[in-house]
Parts: sequence; structure tokens; C-alpha cells
Amino acid sequence: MSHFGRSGPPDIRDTYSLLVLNITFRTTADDLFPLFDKYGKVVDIFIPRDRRTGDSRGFAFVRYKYAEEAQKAVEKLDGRNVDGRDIMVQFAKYGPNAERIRKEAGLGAAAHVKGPVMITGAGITEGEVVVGVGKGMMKGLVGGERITAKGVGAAVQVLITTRVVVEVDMRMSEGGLGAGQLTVLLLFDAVLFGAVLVLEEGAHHHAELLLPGVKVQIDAAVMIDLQSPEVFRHNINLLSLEAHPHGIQMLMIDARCVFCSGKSELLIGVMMMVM
DNA sequence: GTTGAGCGTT
Repeated sequence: MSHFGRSGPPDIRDTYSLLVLNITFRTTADDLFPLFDKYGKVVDIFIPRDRRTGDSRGFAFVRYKYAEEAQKAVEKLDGRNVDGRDIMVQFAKYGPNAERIRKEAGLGAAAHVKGPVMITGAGITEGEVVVGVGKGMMKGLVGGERITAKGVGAAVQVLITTRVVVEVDMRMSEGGLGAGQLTVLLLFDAVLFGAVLVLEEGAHHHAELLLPGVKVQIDAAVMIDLQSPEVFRHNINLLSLEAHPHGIQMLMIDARCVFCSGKSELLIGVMMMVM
């Protein structure tokens, strides 16, 4: 028997569904459970079957309680050989929760503005940061919206799950800061986990990452014009960036900057291209 | 009893 009593669809609210393709026609939910449960709380496994014959249709839906755990399972299990076949694991795109989840991902781009921008130093008062997420966002999401964060310290996380062009534009306003601008331009088509790019002061960074079938190039240029460069620091971390053979595309960025100078001009461009 | 791109049950 299954771990999940098959008396109709369970409560699927607040769950994250993975589609598991290419399983054998003999594979059962009980076979999959120990595999997937290693990476998080699996709340349901459903293997669609032929109405008439009851035969497996060769794929499964595995539902997790938490998105992070589902993501982990994708990372760890996609491509894994199970019972002689290489399974494909990806987020379910057309299920009942798919729309909600896509929205969450998009809203996350906005909502993950963790903290406020820090503006300290002589003659500098508290300022304001406006973070705009460009139009490239998936439709129905936060495209074009602007978020304002006030306070101290700035961090922006962008989580995207599809091909998209994103512009994150942070502008300092008021606060005696002079001109400060951080522009992050992302152009990507694929994802690649664990890539970390830290830009030190004045850095010019170029990295190439090669994945099976996908070439990702990351270009970052930093131009700084500061009166007092020594009091300026910034970094951009590509927290996660995954090129996925089966279509899951995800990128997470953590961009921070600290302006400590009365006059600063900063332009950071990060470009990723898939060839 | 076999097969092999795909997205969902009571």
C-alpha cells in the first residue's frame, strides 16, 4: 500500500508539486517515497494510471510541503537512475497550484528586498532606495512595480523561474548622497546552481561556466567613480544560478551595496548569456 | 506480460 491513502486527492493547498517523468511502469509511490523523502517532507505521491487497466502512465507527482525542499529534490534527483531509467524531476507546471507558485516566485523577487539601504558617513543622512523590477518579469507577476525600502542596509534577492530579462535598478535619492546608482541587468536563459560571484571594489569579473549542453557566460563590469573610494564597498552574489537540462530555470541574486561617500557613481552590469 | 512523450486521483 501507499503511504498515502488513495481515497481521492488529498488537500493540496500549500504544497509544491514535482513532476517526475520517465519512471518505469512498475514504479510505485512506495518506491519513490524513500527517495524523495530524503530531501524534505513529502506529503503526497500520485502516479496517474490508466482508468481502465490501472497501468501506470509512467510518471508521478510528488508533493512537498515546502518549496525549498522540493527545489532540493529537483537538484538531487533530476537525472537520477531509478530502476534502470534516468528520471526527470521538475516543478509541475500545469497543476492546480502551479499558477500560485509561479506568482510566489515572482512576488519573491519583490518581497525579498530584505533590508534597507545603508547610508552612513559624514554628512550623509538616511536615504531611500527604490527597487524596480523590470518589465521582463513573467506576466501576472510584479513586472513594473516599484518597491521602496527605507532604512539601513540594502539587499535584493531576485528569484526567477523562467527565461526573462530583469533589471533591478536601485537609486539613491535625497539623503545627501549625491549620485548613486546600482544597475543590475540580467539576461539569462539557463540556470546553474552554486555559482557565486563577488565583486570587490573596482573588480572586473568574467566567468565562464560550462554545463552539459549549455554554455553560460557571466560578465560583470564595475565602474566606480568616488571621491572617497575607500569608504565604498559593494558586492553582488549570484546565490544560485542553474542551467537545467529539463527546463527548470532558476536564478537567485543577492545584490548589496553600501554607499559611504558623499558622491558616488556606480554601475554594475551582470550579463549571462546562454549559447 | 509489451511501451516511453508527457502535467493530475476520490
